[in-house]
Amino acid sequence: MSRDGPLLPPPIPDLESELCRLLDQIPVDRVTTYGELATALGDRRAAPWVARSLHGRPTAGMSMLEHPRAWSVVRRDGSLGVARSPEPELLALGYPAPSPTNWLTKRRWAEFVTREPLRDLIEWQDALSLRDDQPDRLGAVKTIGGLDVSYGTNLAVAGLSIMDFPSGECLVQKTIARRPAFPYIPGYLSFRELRPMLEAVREAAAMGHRADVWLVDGNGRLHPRGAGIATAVGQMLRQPTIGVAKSLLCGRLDKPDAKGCAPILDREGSPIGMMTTKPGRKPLYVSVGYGLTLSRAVDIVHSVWRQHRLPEPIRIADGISRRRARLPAED
DNA sequence: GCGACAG
DNA sequence: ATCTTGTCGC
Ligand SMILES: [Mg+2]
Repeated sequence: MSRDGPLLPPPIPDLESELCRLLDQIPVDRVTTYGELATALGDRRAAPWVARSLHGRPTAGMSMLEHPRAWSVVRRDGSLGVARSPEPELLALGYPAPSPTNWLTKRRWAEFVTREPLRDLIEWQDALSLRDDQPDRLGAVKTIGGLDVSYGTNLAVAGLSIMDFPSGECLVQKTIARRPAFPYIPGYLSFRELRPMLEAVREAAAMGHRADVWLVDGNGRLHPRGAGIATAVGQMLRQPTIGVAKSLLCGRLDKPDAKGCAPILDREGSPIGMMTTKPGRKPLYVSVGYGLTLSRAVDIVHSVWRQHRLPEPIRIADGISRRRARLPAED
């Protein structure tokens, strides 16, 4: 009996059809809010995604969800977004008299029957969560990998690089293209990018290429549930990983040291990451993914952080994945 | 109740 | 993340 926790990615729910099943339930003379729909999906933090899906600008990579009840969703204060004028169906229900807020109070409905699919994903992350400091299962580092994902129209391209250390020679470059299976929602990045990353790693491994430690574009322990994508990659591979993010997802900055580096603390005051910086460079947010200590992670990032914004293995992965994602023939 | 929000 | 040209500055 294994007590090592899950080693497989979870089943990925089709969030768009889950959202449609919720919209189907709204009585014809009632309306709901983006936040209520997100809550019914399992996490109110998905509200911006709901809003973009129903009424967002048709940007590249994101299709607008066409549903006959899309008009039945408004903001929690009763207002509509910018660039949205009241649909005929809303006007037929008297919107917005006497005021949007007042009108919403009378029409609001949220008695959804739902499995809350995001809750399953939360549970999966909770099972991976790094409650304690990781033991250092990393010996001498001879190779450092980088993982990133770029996007085109209905296309996700994972990029992988492996650099020899300390020479800096790039030993491996690989990309794989897939269909995006899940949207970007803060806190749920792993369900969008984990699969492509793992498949790239496995293809490289099948050709005899491996890395001692992987730098993952995103966070590890620096995550609302202590289990970002770097943790997911590390736990699935049972290999040391480091999360490297370009902006802060959560946590609060402690006092910076003389070099401008600052620990990142959770609500209890425990360190969950480190903001690192170099003169004239935007900071990076480093966290443990799996299998090493935070100070070791920071040392490794600094050892491959040269003149560019990103540490070299991730910069290469970013470059090759982006180039392929923009290739017209890939559509 | 408000705001914050990796890629 | 992506859509997008030139431009300001080390
Ligand atoms: Mg990325």
